[in-house]
Amino acid sequence: MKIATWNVNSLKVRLPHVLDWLAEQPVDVLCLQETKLVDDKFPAAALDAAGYHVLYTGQPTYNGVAILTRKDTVGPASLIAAANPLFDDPQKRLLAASVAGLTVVCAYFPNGQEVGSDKYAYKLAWIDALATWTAALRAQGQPLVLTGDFNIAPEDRDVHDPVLWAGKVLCSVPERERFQTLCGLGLVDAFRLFEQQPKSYSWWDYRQLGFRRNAGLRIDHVLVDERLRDKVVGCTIDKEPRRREQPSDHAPVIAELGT
DNA sequence: ATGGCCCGTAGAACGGGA
Repeated sequence: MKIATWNVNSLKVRLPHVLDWLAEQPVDVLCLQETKLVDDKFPAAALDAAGYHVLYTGQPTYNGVAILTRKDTVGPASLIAAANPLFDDPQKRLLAASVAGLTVVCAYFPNGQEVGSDKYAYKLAWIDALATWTAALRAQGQPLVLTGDFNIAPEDRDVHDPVLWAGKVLCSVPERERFQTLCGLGLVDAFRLFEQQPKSYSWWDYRQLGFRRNAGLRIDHVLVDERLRDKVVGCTIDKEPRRREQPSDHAPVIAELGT
């Protein structure tokens, strides 16, 4: 079973990329972030035709998340919640669903803009509430997978230029501590269960030829319940969609669970 | 020294992203 996450930076623009990618990489679960679509504009019919059930929650212009599940393998996901019940938030950044005996949480963490800003404070509070909620969901019994765009590079090896980024948003100590707090709930970073190429990233700035220079960050993650640790057989970042014309600035991350 | 791209909402620039 393959579970993937991908910040598409507008599903309206990137729908052809998603459909092409799913045709080549028919993952069982695909969590999307930054769909930037209100619910009545969500391309459910096109994804249905591609063989996927969909759950989604969106708003105009910003944010928006979705969980796609493959019809002929895992079947429809069962919605748990389209928001964190412990955090009053007008921004559509979370979906939790039950899929094939797993609790899957699709998360679009706030960016935080700049350390010390109001948006940074919101980011930290949002993550704290997510941690509390995730612990409660996990305590309900099913193994849990927390995946999405975390907007946190957990370690310096996840950063193309750690000196440049030191202490900056996405890399600051409070953010990294919170990433570890999430792991401390009983989750493991699937990517780091395996030997990986150095300088592996999941996001590259559109500017300054970021992708060409591999000037990136690893900020998209799949955290897998430690009770499933022995079942995780791989975790990879697929850079191929980032090479396309008019790409998202993020690449999909895929974790594979064996039986 | 600064911003350099992309997207959505506009219907011109601007907020937001990371």
